[in-house]
Amino acid sequence: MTSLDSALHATGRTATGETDPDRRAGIYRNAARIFHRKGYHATSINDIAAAVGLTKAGLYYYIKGKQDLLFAIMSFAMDQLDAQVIEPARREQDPQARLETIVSRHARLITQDSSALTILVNELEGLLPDDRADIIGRQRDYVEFIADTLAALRDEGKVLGLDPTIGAFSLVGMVLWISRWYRADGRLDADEVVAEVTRMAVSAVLTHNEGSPTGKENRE
Amino acid sequence: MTSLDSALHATGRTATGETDPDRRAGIYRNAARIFHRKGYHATSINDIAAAVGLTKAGLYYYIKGKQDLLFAIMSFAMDQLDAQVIEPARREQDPQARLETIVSRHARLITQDSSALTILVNELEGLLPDDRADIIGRQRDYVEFIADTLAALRDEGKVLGLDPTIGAFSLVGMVLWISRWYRADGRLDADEVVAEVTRMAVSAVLTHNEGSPTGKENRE
DNA sequence: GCCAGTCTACCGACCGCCCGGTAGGTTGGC
DNA sequence: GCCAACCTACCGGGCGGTCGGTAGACTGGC
Repeated sequence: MTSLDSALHATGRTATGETDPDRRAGIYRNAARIFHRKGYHATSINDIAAAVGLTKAGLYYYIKGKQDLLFAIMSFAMDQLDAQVIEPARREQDPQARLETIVSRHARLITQDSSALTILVNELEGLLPDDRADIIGRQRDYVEFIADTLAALRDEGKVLGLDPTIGAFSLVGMVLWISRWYRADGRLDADEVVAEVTRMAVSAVLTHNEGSPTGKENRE
Repeated sequence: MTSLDSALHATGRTATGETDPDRRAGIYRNAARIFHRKGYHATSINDIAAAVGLTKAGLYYYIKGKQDLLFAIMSFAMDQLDAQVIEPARREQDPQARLETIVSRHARLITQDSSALTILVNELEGLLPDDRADIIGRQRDYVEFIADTLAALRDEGKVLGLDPTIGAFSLVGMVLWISRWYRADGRLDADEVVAEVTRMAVSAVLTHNEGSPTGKENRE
């Protein structure tokens, strides 16, 4: 049950009592889609209301405000990243396997639905300071998690002389950029893109004058 | 076109000679800075006017409108990319040297001043359709140039099984992302970042069971 | 040496529009 | 009858952009 509605607990409830969770999920999903396409500031509350078949006032029955909507979407995306990328990766003991898990799972998420994940990185400026601090903190944790993984690879001798921070940022940039060029109806299919990007990411950081002795080398 | 900006190149000459080119350059520079920091839509004409010590009406003596301002900045960034990255790379005959030139020069530009180059990729939806088509076309040419370079490397046998398009996009993403995390006053200095990112980019695409036979290996 | 005319470089005031958000209903299913 | 689920109507404000004006520097004619 992956719905944007799960992010609702972050902003609390609206007016009174129980509201239809499906309806609310649809609102968040549509808002994410439109924010993604036009950008947060260029999107009006009316745009979102129209997309879900409501008037502006009707929409406000479900949401607290535009900025809360944005924060809820970004929190949801961050939750997605935690659950689908970070946690699975954390369960991998081997650093290289962990790195591959991070990149391939993150890339996979983006090919599936990039809206919320892209908003997460592009619309930080639209948040209130406290909310922004929250999201930026979680993003920083993610990058540090990757940097730690690269540091572990370095300690294993599989990486030579690479600054883990630069490495982590670079890999993140590579993966996030997918949302800019990947189209589900394009020439390349998602599996291929995920595999290729993962391969590039691993190649980019590994020391490359030996074969990989990991036993985790089942590609190519 | 008229506003395609003799103003931004302004170290001296103006095509028409009607207005002070220094003043105009300052306006574009400030606008780029603020667009970069707050985003195009979140920036008001008043913000820019205030930053250059003018009223809104005074500012309109120099500019045609907000969207023209954006287009001029993005055209300038694209010109910069052409002159500082693409042209120098085109003069390199060896594909690997060419790739290294592209990545390192692009990365270098971003560490020097990322405003215009970042706006170039983040604010496309703020443009009028014709302007957007213009910029997107030039950006596509850039990516194709990189893809062609990767294809040439593949023909040399230095790259195995990599899709040139995915490779090109991934490298671009890696480089562009620098503007998000690099700070001139941070722990890492520009030389280090440029060198490291270039090294990662090359590693990411090269087949990695041999040393580089290019004779172009003058790092580390 | 002076003044009329001209031009650049601005400003205060204003316009119409649309924005996020709200007050106060109305409706329909239980 | 109640309450979730909407609506119409409206508000203050900020937006991009325009208009009419003007201070002051710079000409050229006499």
